[in-house]
Amino acid sequence: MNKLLNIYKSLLKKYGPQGWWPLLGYNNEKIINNPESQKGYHPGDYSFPKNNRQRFEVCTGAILTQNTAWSNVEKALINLKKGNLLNAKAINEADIDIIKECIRPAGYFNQKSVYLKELSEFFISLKGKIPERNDLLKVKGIGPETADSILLYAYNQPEFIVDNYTKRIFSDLGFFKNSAEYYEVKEVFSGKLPQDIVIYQEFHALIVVHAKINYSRKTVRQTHA
DNA sequence: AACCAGGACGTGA
DNA sequence: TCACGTCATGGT
Repeated sequence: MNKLLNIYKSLLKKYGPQGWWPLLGYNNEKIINNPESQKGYHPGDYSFPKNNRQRFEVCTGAILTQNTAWSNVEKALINLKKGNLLNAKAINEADIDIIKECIRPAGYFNQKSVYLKELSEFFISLKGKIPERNDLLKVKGIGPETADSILLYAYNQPEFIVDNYTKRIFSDLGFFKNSAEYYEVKEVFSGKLPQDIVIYQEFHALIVVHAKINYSRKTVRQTHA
């Protein structure tokens, strides 16, 4: 009866739990020297992040992955970690040119280096508290989707994430108009799904994974051509 | 060799 | 408010 929940269940059955958000060195700290060995996903384990350091890593990744392939973000995160820069205090104090060099593979490094500076200052000001969504949105570089990514994956708050894939797929399925804006789409999901962190986390990951496999822009154009 | 990726900001109308 | 240009690297 619940269409969205049924779609979620079939995606989960098809692809399995995705183990988002990936964290460097989750299984093996040697990931730093061997990026191909272990991508940091932790399927079925929802006990992350385990500490403030991993929380900040999620926030950093959320900014770096804006309009950017995760494979490129991973390179940037590894560079930061190698330079002992994958924590708020270090980024806050570091020369911005050093940060630019580390995150270069993730693209937009001039903008994102500023965003990471802003993020680290905000993160420090939190002093371990859970951020308010409105305060996150005041940070330059954090928009609606990034704010929800941070809240859902770094702080386990029940905020459904709406990305372009979500809009494309579910507007085609008739859940809302393709012109629907962020909060309209978000309300459809959070209104019809149980307020379950696991479902929110897995559903978003599953949508991305499913879309990457058979719902790319090319596929859409071919379908509509 | 174009095209796209787990968006957000700045600008002008 | 709204549509559009800009940002940048690495995969196909």
